[in-house]
Order: sequence, then C-alpha cells, then structure tokens
Amino acid sequence: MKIQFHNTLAGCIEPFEPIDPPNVYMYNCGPTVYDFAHVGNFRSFMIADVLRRTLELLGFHVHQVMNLTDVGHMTDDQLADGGGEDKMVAAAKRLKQAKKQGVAPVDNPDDPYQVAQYYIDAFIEDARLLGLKVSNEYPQNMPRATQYIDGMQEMIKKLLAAKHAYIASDGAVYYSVESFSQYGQLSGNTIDRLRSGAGGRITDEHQVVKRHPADFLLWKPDATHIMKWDSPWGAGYPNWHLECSVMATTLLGQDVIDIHMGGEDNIFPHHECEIAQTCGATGKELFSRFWIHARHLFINGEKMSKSKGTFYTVRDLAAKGISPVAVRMELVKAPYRMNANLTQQGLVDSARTVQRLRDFSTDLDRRCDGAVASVDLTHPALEAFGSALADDLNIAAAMASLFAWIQQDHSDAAESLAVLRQMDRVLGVLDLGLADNQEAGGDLEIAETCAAIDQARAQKEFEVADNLRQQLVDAGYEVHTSKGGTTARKKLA
RNA sequence: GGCCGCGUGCCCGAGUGGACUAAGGGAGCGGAUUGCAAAUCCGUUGGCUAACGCCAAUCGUCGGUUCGAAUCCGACCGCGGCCUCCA
Repeated sequence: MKIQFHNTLAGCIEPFEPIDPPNVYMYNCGPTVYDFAHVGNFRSFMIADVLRRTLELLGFHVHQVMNLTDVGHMTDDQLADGGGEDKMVAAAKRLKQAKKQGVAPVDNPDDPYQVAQYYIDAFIEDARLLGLKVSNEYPQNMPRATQYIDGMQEMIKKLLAAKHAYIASDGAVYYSVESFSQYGQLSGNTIDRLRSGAGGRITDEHQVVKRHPADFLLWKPDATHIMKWDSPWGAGYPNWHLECSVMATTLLGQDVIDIHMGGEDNIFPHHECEIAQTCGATGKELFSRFWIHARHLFINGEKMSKSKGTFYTVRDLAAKGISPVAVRMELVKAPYRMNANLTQQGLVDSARTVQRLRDFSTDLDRRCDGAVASVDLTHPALEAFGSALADDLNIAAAMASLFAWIQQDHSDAAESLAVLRQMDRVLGVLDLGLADNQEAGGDLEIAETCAAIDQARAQKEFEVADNLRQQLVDAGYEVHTSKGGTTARKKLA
C-alpha cells in the first residue's frame, strides 16, 4: 500500500516511510493553557489524531507527544501580542472576575500554576470527550513546558557552544539566524526575504541589540516576570519555540522524528525556529522528516471571532445540544488541507452519519451475538478504506468506500462487524459517549413516556400519543416506533 | 510588497488529460412502510416528453496547449494563511 502525505518542508506530496519501522515518532503542537481550547484548536489536534489512528491501522506503532504550553509569556516582542499583557496575567484577571461572581475555579488566581492546571484539566476533559487518543496518555505523553526548563537551558548551552546563539548587550540570549543556512526552508521566509518583508511589527528598539533583525529570543532575563527560573543568564524565562524542540526530542528519544504537526499558522515562525534550534543543537540535517499542517476552521463561513462569539468550545456546543461525537465526526471528515467550515447543517449531517454507523454496528452485533471475527488489511473493504487514508488522509474517499461497503452483502455479520470496528479505529465514533445515546438514554422518565405512548396508541388515543411524542422531540429526542414498541434516544445534534 | 494554499452541482466534498452518465454523503422531490410521523428501504433531482427518446449545459472568469481539459499553461477575479500573539 502506497503511503504518502503532503510535506510542507518539500512543498508537495511525498512517500512516507518511517526511519525506524514499525515505529513512528510524531509530535504535534498542543494548546496554550491560559484559556479554554476552542473547536478551531481542536481541529488541528483532531487531524493529528486521525493521522495517528490511520498509521496504527496501517500497522505502525505510533509514539505521539503533544505539549501543553503553560508558560504565559513566550516571546520578547510584547508589543506584538495582545497589548503586551502576559497571557497568564490576563487569565488570572479573568479567574478573579469569576471568583467575584461567586465561581471559584482556582484557590489562588495569582498562581500561574493553578491557572494552568485549571485549564489543563478542562482541556483533557474536552479532548477525551472528542476521543483524542493522546489525551488518554496524559500526563506521560502530554508534557508541560514548565517541567522541561532544565532541558531548554541545556539546549541553549549547546546552541551557545555551537555559535548558533549569542548573549546580547541586554543580557538576553538570541538565536543567530545567519548561523543556520537552512533558515527559511520550511516557510519560504528566508533571511533575505524577511529583511525586505513588510510585517512592520518589530520596532527598532527591539532590533538594536540583535545581530540580525530576524534573530529570535532563546532566554529572556526578567526578574519581575510572573514565571521565572534561575539560569546562567539570569533569572528569567525561555522562548516559546524552545519547549517543542526539547520535549519532542526528549520524550520521543530521537534527534530526528518522523512527523511534526500543527496548525498552518505555526509554520512561521514557530516551526521554522524549532528546526533552527533542534538542528543547531543536534547537528543533524533534519529535525522532522515530515511537517504536516492543518488549515483553519471557519464558523458559518467566517473566521472565528471573539466579538461575534464564535470561539466555540466543546462545552459551548454541548450546551446547544451538539454532542462531542458529532463534533468529532464533523472535524474528522473535513479534508485537512482545506479550510473547514463548521455549520449547523454539517453537524447534523455528521450526527446522522454517526447514528447510521452505530445502527449498522448494533445490527451486526445482534446478528453475530457479539462474536467478532478477525480481519486484516487484506480484506477488500479495509484495503479500500486504508489506502484512501494512506493517500494524504483522503477521508472523503475513505468514507465513500465505507458507504459503498455498507451497501454490500453482510450475511457474515461476524466478519462485517470486524471490518467496521477496524474502520472505527480511525473514525473513533462508535463508542464515543455512547452511554448518552442509548435507547431511552437510561432515563426512567423517558422510558415511561415511551410506555405511555404505546399505551395510548393501543387504545387508539392518537392525539395523546402524538402530544407525548412531540414532548420527547422537543426535548431533543429521536422517537422510534416499531412493532416492538416505542423507544427514544437523545439526538446527537 | 514578499512567500504560500484554495475556488467543483442546492450544501459538504471526491476526482491531476480520454470509457455515454462528475464518486460518496447531506438536503429536496416521488414511492414503500406508518393511524399520522420519525427511522428505514427503493427511485429521483439540467430542460422537453406519458414513454422510447430528443436537446442542451457544467467544475471562479477569460484565453491557450491538445484529437480530447474539472484535470496542463497564462492572465484575471475572489477567499484564506504567514511575514516574530495565534490551531
């Protein structure tokens, strides 16, 4: 089976072959934990999840690491970020406000570690609701930046020793982009282009101490900062790019990894700087063989926006009656190299797809009495499904093959169930949050209403039955009447 | 201004030169089923025809290459990302 992915580093689709098969070492940039993660953030994490699951289906042993960025202030260029306020300070203010209103998420909002932990807990909860596999490996494969300060300092020392870094007159340590000839190879922002670039956000004041305007901060001495650590360069904090270089190489145990992922906005400067740092420290040609980037998510055709209130979190959507599994399906089925668009219609569509797969699964399960057969990738349906995904995660073609297969003969229910479960290793929707979606939802009141509907129908009191049914529908239930009686289950969206 | 991605039918999207029909899903319409619904199943969704058929048109726009273009090339239009906050 031909496995290929779009590699930002090469600018095209390339055959994928891990360095150390069957192991695959992949790292993806995780969330900053000074606020709740929104669905847009989760899109890129979901792409990483789908890629990981695809590789697992194809027989690889995937080692995935996703970081949690818990250092609020990550760069020297305060002027460029949200008015120069530290992210953790902003989060503390928000939480204090909440405390005044009687909600006390953390004991001490001024403690950035408590703030971070609060948002980490929320993130893990949301990630598990969405079925991100790596979230079940928390904390071992989901490291916090603040736990790797020593490693970051070690990397800075290596970079200083290798003359890739220098200490400027302001006492800060900078990376010298001119010392790294490959700088710009990922993003196309080579040094000469950056020089002529018109970003205009770096003020002269910041440039004065640097050897080159594009040099970026590695360590900032700042004794007044909310989060600071001792270092040979004074008490201060590391840059934002350093954590990924250090945690990826440390936790994956490799100088060169197979896949590095993130959102498209990470390409520059973040990933470009990661490459410069890691290769500068390891002396290797490459940091990651593949760089895979997910495009952004829109809401109703528009960019997500705070002022329009479209920074939806998983919990926001759940409050609107949209189950996490519907969100998962919606994020999974959108091609990762195009901007995706989250809409009500799309979510309902996705919810129906999930429901259809679950009903199919339930039917197979009943017919084979839960005795699942054993199948591998040589099975024609799985071959089609797997090879579609192996072709740069062509999820649309994979889903088409899945639906085509569903139309076929399933007299061997045990085998079909096995095939479906293999497919669901990637989709991850059959069992996700299933308890909330079962017949009657485990809710006694709902079951009683269903029984009342049946009773009314038996006595031909159709108006009574219809009213009861409408009550259930209004409450977000899907009501199903058959010869066996009436059942209801919570709609997924 | 520089670098880069994208534009397919009502919606989401597959499809990188050739089989008469542009995959698949959703939505719509018709039918089966139902007390009525929902769910499910079958059919269908350019126009005309009761029908056999007939006539078109189409992949952002305009050109080009080719026997042949959604697919390759050029220009333009539109949307988006990055150019030191960002998934």
